[in-house]
Amino acid sequence: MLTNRQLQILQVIVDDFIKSAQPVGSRQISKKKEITYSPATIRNEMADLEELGFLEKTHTSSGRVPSDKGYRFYVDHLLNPQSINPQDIQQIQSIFNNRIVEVEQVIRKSANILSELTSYTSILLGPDVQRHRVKRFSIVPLSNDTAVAIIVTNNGHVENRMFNLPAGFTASDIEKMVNVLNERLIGISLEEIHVKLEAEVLAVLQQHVRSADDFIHSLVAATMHNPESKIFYGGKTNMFNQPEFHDLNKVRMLLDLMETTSQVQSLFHPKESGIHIRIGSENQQMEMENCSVITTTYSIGEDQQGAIAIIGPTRMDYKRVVALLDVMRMDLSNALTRTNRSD
Amino acid sequence: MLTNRQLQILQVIVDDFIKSAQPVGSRQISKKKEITYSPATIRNEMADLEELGFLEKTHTSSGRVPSDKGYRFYVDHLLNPQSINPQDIQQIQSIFNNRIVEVEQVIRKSANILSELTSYTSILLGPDVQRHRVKRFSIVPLSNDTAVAIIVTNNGHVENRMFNLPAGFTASDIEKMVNVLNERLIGISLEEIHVKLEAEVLAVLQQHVRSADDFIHSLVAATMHNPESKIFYGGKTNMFNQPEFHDLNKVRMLLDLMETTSQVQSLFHPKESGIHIRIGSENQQMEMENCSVITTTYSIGEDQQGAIAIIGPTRMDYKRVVALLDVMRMDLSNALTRTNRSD
DNA sequence: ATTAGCACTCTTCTTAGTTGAGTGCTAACA
DNA sequence: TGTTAGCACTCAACTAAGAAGAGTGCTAAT
Repeated sequence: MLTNRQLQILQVIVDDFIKSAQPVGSRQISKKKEITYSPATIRNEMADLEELGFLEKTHTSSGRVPSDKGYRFYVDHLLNPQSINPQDIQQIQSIFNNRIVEVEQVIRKSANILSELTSYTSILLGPDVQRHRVKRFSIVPLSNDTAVAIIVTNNGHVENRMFNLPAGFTASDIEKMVNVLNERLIGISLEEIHVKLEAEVLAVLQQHVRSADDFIHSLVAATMHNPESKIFYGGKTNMFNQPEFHDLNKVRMLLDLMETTSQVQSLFHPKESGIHIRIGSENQQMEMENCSVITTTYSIGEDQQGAIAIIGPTRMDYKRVVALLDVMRMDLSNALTRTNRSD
Repeated sequence: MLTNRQLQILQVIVDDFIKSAQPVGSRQISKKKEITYSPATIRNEMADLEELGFLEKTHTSSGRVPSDKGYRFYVDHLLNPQSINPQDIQQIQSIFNNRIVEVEQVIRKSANILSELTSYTSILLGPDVQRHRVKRFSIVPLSNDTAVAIIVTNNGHVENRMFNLPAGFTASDIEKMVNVLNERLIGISLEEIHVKLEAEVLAVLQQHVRSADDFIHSLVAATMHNPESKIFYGGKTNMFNQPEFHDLNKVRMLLDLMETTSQVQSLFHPKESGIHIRIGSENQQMEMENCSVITTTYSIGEDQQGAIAIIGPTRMDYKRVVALLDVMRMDLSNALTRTNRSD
């Protein structure tokens, strides 16, 4: 168990290092007004804190730097909540000023503002399209053998995919198809569609239309690889500002990681509510060993959910980011649930 | 007018510098087997070439480096066409192996392969959606006051936009609307839609439905800012490989530029056919003063056009990139015109 | 329990010297 | 007259040595 003095010193070191990015020395600490001990005392305490794994040295005679464990402790126990600047709040709310109908626009804007306010990189996950429900299904033929299938969901999202028509398929065949499909698919979530198609719908259609087999298979193939949640980025190059990323290789690896959808998606799991912080080596990806990721979720409509991630150096301004995310998630949720009530 | 010997020396210098990225000295040149003159002679010629503006020195006693003007001359007069490696051709053609219906997939793949083969950054512009023609127009109501408008084009592209319904608008109102709109809009290109809407369609509708005004205005607002051609990137971080981009600031500016849609679009103007090369300071953007851009176009269907750009350092392997783009544009055009015949 | 004092460590910055690749110019040569 | 060998000179890049400064750990005094 840490003594009060150790807590205080740890806090000062982390706070200071977050600001300055320079190893913190005993003399520097003792000059703070809330500190009443001499440098020598502080050195002793620091030696203890280092032994406990909360601090590290960059070389034998340098000042101290928080370890991942140190940040973890700081985040868990020393993070007295910060209130944010009214100007910043106003800037966040400016996203919602003009009455907007497009969810996508709002999220895009949010990503930009978040990266601007934090000076880190933000990633926003749009609603999980998989869980939208079919509102209307339609098919538009383009030529003799191709057509485009369109699914409108209850939230106004539109999915479309081209597919091949079986030979000799007529316009009236298509019409019959669409009618049956609409009867059977409305209200079904997108992730269930191809199951439903292959099981139930196929049987029904086979009685009405020839080549139903081919048609359905073609359709299933087209809807097979499911739409993923859209990803929006803000401030992709903000990390260039951070001294810890003055190394081209690190930056490159991070940027490449952000181009890889699967990697980005994996930043968000598990998608629980509340604010989650992963620090340095707590991340699975080794490209992220110098990064911290703060994630949270927001709601879209009644049952949809999106997610937010802020990526910065482990020397991140946790206080501020957590506070900002708190405001952002509330405002976003409110705005998107208000404008986007479904049915 | 340059002498033959000067031409030869200029060519050797550019070729060598493209390979090595190191200033080329007279001794080094004289060792090439195609060169029969002594270093001293070469030095004299180089001094002349420098005076003419084709070469530069990085410092008083360094070897020579091609200037932008030097590259320009090289590109215009010394670029004997190169044939590319069968393996590379095969890799390009692998894009089209599996029978694909989705244009977008093909383009995305092409971007990746191009960046891989060149080790530069590739940008591909999808078809100019503006010039697609309306195949079907439909409206799906979502709630009492919102609906989504959907336009399917002759190429199977789908545009959709949410918009507000006037108060008290009924399902049968919408049906009437859609009928009229389909009568009037089919065959119109997307860029003409809102003109057509406001002029012709509005007049017709006012006779049939109340609140037609509000409706049309809402619709116009939604379709107002026109869809831009989709942009696909390949190898965004490839420039990290080039020694000229070992400077964080340059890389950052370039990456930021590539996030700005308008800037990227402007790389492609004027969108003429053939292969165009812009070298260093020939680019408008000053972020690109160390870059060269090679652009070309490809066709999609009968009357659609897309564009390709390769961005690299001015010390780019022009020969190879030009050759690759030649193959790529042909193959892409063929593939997309074959699979995508409209109507 | 705290702190002043001190020897020691390590980074960072500066300075000076060395090496090597390259140049321009002059004079000799074919 | 065009070509080339020779030579003095320049500059970047590397190395080594020294000084400054911030910081530490330890010991002994308070």
